[in-house]
Amino acid sequence: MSVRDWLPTHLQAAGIDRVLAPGQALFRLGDRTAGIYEILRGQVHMVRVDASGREVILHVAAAGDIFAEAALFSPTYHCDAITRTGATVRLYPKAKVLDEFRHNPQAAEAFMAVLAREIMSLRSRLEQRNIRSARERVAHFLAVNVGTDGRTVPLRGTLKDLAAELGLTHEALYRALAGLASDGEIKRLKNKILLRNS
Amino acid sequence: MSVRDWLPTHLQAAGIDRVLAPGQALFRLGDRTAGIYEILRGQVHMVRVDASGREVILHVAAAGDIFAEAALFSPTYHCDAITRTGATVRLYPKAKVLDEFRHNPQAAEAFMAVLAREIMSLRSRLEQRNIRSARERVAHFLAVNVGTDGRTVPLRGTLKDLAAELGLTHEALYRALAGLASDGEIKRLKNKILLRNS
DNA sequence: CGGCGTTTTGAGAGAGCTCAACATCGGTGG
DNA sequence: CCACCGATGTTGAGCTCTCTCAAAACGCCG
Repeated sequence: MSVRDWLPTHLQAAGIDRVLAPGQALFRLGDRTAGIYEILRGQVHMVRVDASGREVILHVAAAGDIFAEAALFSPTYHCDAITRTGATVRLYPKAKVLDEFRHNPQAAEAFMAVLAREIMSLRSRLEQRNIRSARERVAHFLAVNVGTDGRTVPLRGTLKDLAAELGLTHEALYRALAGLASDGEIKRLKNKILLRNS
Repeated sequence: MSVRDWLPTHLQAAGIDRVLAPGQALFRLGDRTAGIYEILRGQVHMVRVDASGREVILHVAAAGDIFAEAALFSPTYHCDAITRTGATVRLYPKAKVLDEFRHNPQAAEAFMAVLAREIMSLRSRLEQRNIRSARERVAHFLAVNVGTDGRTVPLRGTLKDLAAELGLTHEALYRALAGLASDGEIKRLKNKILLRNS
């Protein structure tokens, strides 16, 4: 779900791009909130530093993601946002976004819908992590992400990316896929997986 | 964050209670959406049945939770909601809620804030699950849930409940806590944990 | 006191992680 | 066209850590 699908056009135009060098902070805990961000390139880590000085990762946002939504409803940020890889982000200023929502109920509703869907997706991924077995976890992913035809699961990135999303090492994912395939439960094609359990 | 904290009073009054027997379905995939639900008692499982007939758990909502938020923005439900234990739920009718949001931007904003905070919390819990080590995972939980004083972590339910939330067996959690305590990193008190890393 | 659920500790096994080696694919440049 | 290179994909072997099963101590409440 891209910003282009739900954010009103003139708000999209209000986006302010910013290029971050590796290691640079986008914002720090306690900073006044500027708005919500879209990542165009790279990764941004949301981290909090605990009492003993260690970094606690709250979230890693990647290209295409929206993050810091809660900043709209808080005067200050509650964590640091740092990029290790370097990144390009686009800021949608808080005042303009909130003003739009206040005067355009349709826009507000569209945003609520995006948030609600994100929650659904996150809850499902969290439930997935309750499954220990690599094979069963992969099966859960396939069942949840199957297309409307009930048989094909599109694969977006690399298998290594998928392994990270599933919370598995890439080796474990390869073995699980190989096992499912050799048992005839799936068929692997380029950029998609075909379910064979009828 | 209870419904009482953000839902307008007259909408709270519009809530319709419903008692579900064990095994009873609240709604099924494809049903017309009625609204959002609050759980007063028991648990409700959101499940999807895959092509081979197995149930795929998408989420387990417990007492106090709000669920099916996305129903507000969809004509039909996208999964089944079933209770195994029996449950009491309260329905806030879709039409009334949406109508309120359209005419009361403050209410809409409050709902967006609730959704945004839920997303933050879910992302953080998901990141937590990326940590393999029981001890480190517990440390992550403590760091994220530390109070404003930076030293005490309140414990809501039993340790068994906490173990489930952390995705650990209760034995693993006990051992991790015992290890942290014996190393002087934490001090265990009744219903709270004191961090000692200065 | 007796019963039940939580908390705690012990021992063993299994599954995924780690480390390692190799194959494969796509792009680059000579 | 082919050699090279890096990243992805794949398979193997051993190890560690959590899970599982088991048993006992503890606290709470009727």
